[in-house]
Amino acid sequence: MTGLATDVVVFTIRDQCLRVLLVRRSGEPFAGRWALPGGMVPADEALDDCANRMLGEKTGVRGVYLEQLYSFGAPRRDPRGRVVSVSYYALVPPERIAPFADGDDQLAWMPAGALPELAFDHRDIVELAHRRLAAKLDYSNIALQFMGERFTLSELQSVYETILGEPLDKRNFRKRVRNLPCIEDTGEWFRAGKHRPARLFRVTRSDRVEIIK
Amino acid sequence: MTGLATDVVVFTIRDQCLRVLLVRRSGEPFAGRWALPGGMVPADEALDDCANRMLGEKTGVRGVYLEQLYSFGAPRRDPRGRVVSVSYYALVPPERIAPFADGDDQLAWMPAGALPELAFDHRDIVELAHRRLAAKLDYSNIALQFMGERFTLSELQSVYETILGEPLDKRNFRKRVRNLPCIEDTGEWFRAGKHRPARLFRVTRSDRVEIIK
DNA sequence: TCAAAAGTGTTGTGTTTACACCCATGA
DNA sequence: TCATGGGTGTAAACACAACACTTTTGA
Repeated sequence: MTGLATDVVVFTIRDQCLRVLLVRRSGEPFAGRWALPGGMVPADEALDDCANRMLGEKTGVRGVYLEQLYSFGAPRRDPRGRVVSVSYYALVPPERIAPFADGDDQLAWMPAGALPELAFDHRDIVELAHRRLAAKLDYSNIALQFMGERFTLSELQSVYETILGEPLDKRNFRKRVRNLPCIEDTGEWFRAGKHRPARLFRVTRSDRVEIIK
Repeated sequence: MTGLATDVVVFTIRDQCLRVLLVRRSGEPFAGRWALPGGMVPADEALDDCANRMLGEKTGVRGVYLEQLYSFGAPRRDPRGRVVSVSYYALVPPERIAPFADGDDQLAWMPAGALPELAFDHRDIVELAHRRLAAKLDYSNIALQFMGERFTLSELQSVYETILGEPLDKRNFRKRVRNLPCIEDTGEWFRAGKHRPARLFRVTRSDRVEIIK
């Protein structure tokens, strides 16, 4: 008989940096190492529900974008015995993240591009999730999942650039994105710093992820 | 503790029809119903290896394209208890399929578009696999996995049309496909019927699936 | 000579890229 | 008035879609 777990790559963006939520392991194996939030799937829980629950327990967040990624099942990936991990990835707008309890050094949001050594095969899982996310930027509106209630186009562009790791042309970006039916101008302005205010946009109706083009 | 299975959607194309390999179940549950080839994953076997083995046992074929599809884990998907299925799909050129033993009515290649009622949630699995395959036609050279040693462009076009379920423009199709670096003209001709012979092409070097465009 | 499938180019339309300057604001 | 990021349009290159006739063969 084999064990079944889910592990969740929870992404957010902060300081122009794509970050992944990590949990420090207290027990063996890999005690003290950083790992993805996850755990065994109870016999009566659906996989999606389990992943959602893991996410909620660590972040306090519910209802964000969550998608199954891949199942990892190398026989020795867990030194204790056979455990298959059904991995997921989730996208959380930074506003929705509760600050950690003071002095909690068991949880951290680490840059996806500069992770410490992780437990199990969790680095592979993060890399796969990052590639999937980057690929989806091209043909879906998935990036909107990182945006809060209202946002400026520069903020949105910064999200794209952060995930893709490359700069985009401002005019072309705005042309593309302003034609999306799923975002609309609120008519409001965002003032910040000593420069011209920026228009605020919002995601219309369904903030569902859709294939575009 | 939960059970772990793999199920494989084995596709081929025959008679201008996308077909799926089905196995008639002998035991409960769903005795007598058609189901995908699959079974429990032994504790010491990698998921990919297991899927490959299932494929080999039913078709005698090895080394064909095989990709993990999705993991299905609804708690009641198997009436006996919790069984998570890690599903795969495979593509087999029709030439490589051994004919079934005479009178074997336990195996069948059924049209993907007209399946009988299947055991478990296998219909969902087939539908997802079909959608994934159709999507990949657009941005990869995956269709070449159905082709034999040598093939004509008309045959290749027919594969596309069969999977997509719609006709394609002959000239545009040939323009696109002849520019692919992964296929080359053999210089040979294929004569069939009372009409002009067709050029034979082959897949060059790596017959690996690649993202194009 | 006929039927059947193989083969072949051009034109228009829309999409994508490259690119540089003015605007509104607060200090 | 200066520094800062916000905001805007156009032209060239390219990709994609539509479209019809000629060629080779075997019967």
